[in-house]
Amino acid sequence: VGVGTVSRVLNDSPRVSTATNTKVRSVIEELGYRRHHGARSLALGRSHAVGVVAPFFTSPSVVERLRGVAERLTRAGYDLVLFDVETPRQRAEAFAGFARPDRIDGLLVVSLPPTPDEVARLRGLPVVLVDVVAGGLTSVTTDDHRGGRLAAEHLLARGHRSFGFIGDDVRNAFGFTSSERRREGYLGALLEAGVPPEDVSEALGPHGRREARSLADALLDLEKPPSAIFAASDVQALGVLEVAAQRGLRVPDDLAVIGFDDVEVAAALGLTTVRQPLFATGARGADLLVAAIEGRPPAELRSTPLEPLRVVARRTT
Amino acid sequence: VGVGTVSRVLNDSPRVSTATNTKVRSVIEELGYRRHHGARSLALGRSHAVGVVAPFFTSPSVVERLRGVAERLTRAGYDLVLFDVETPRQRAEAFAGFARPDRIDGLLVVSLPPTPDEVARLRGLPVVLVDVVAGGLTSVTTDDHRGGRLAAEHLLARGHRSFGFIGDDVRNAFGFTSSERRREGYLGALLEAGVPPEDVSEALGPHGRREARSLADALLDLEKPPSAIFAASDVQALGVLEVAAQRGLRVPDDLAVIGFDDVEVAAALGLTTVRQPLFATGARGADLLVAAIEGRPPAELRSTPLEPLRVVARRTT
DNA sequence: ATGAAAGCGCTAACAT
DNA sequence: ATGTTAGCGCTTTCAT
Repeated sequence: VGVGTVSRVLNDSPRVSTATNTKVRSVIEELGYRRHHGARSLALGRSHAVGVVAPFFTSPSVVERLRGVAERLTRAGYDLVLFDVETPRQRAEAFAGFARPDRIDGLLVVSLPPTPDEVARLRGLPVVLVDVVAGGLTSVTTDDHRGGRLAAEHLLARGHRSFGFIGDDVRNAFGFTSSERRREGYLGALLEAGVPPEDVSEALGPHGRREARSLADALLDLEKPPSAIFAASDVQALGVLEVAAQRGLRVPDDLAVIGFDDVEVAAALGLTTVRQPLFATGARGADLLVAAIEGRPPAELRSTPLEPLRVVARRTT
Repeated sequence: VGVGTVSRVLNDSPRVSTATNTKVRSVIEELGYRRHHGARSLALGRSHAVGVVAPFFTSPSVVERLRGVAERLTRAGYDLVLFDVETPRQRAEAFAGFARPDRIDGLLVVSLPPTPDEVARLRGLPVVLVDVVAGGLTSVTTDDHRGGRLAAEHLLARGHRSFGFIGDDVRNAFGFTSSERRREGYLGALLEAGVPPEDVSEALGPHGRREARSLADALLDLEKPPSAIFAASDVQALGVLEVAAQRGLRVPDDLAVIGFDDVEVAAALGLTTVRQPLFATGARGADLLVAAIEGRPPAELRSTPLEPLRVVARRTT
């Protein structure tokens, strides 16, 4: 019983007789033999692992995307090696030390744009970006600009006349970009609709619920506070809602609030929000990455459209 | 320039002259050489990776634990290979195919108790359980029983006379156990305090916010509905809150609600809850696992106590 | 202090 | 169809 034959059996090679096949398999079963994953990787030159870099602290939208990623990766037979980025430094470490072809077969990055330098260093490693675009890398994004417009149109239809926006600072430490695109769509639609610029205010800052509270306070302390606020994410909308409650503002009568993402808490709170496919973009990103790793054309994957953005109207507008 | 010497340099061996050391290092730098992770693992017989099995769908408490795990694992130089369990079948797959010594150096399991059979199969692989105990494996748990008591005492102190409990079914598909321990503590404290059994009701079912709504409905449809409900997790408490709002019940006047975990949404909603260390238990679990893998004594790690459970009183009680 | 060589467990090319 | 052998890139004896 030669080692080569055993390998062939394990790899379903056609060049093996049915007799020995069953024999080998039964012995394998009997001995409880399992082939060594690492040794196989070394011989094959592929690790069968995919690196995933994601900013966990922005949960729960990132988590929802991760679920999509995990599902597809598992199905395709790849290990998911997670790198959580909570600080700018970790972001850099992820690209410098973690994103190496000898450790992983491919890299999936959520929300964090690599610098041109980092993109260059990634050469040779299949990479897919989710929720962000950079350096010509493959990426999966939703139409954030349009999402912003949808929010504006919804608020306009509700009869609002003064508008606020709360989102991530353009030059934030992590390079988050979706907030900015949503802002542009929102403001663009408002202005096109004839809303005078002085009736549109905005407050930008670091991401987070607590941080959003300060931003909301700033907006509501304005001489002409907005009657409606669009927050670039549900997490931030949550902060706005807190401030409203704290100030005794009735929602939506005194202040309307619309968020973005439609994570579970939005449904629980009755928060009106722009729903985007979270799980699906993660899944799509993973599919594209696996296709790239295995040299398959991504065409078919692109053909199935992602669920379009839409406003889910609930009780806060 | 022999290959052995390079290896020694890379491993900071003392048996290498300062001259060649610097020389080799500079050449390495110049060539941008990186040693192959997988090959190293094969030679060393260790993968430098830790498997983490977790039920993601129970977010956000699991996610918070994962952040703690990720932080420590990264710091200790281990890759975190994630296996998301969303179905009972995936749970079994995780233990059968994923938890193998050739793929990972150790396994960390969150909330999911392995069966005795699975425990047996895990022999030889360092394993640490978080939020669950099983088969004599090392585990990190908080005192759920006491947490239940704390909830009861808090409600009692608020003057309540009829009590409800909402939690996971004892025989749930994943084997979650913390809910049951919380229930026991809660009921025990209530009965000890002289609350007649007929003033204590409970509804058990699958985990989840939507599922919790049905359970809450069941309790509130009772002939003698409770004036206070303890939910075994904040996610479930959220469902109770929804039902209360839907029925026009004022919280906390008509119905008081207390949850468990103190995840971010609890703070955002003003939900009274029993706070437990989430990040810290994940971190502790990771530390213990790394210690076990590296053959270090876990004693010192155990000595620093985890933050004790406590009720965070907010606006729902 | 350094070079040479064996071996980690596997796959794949080559023989038979 | 099956056995044999040469690597995959590293660490680690064993010589020198």
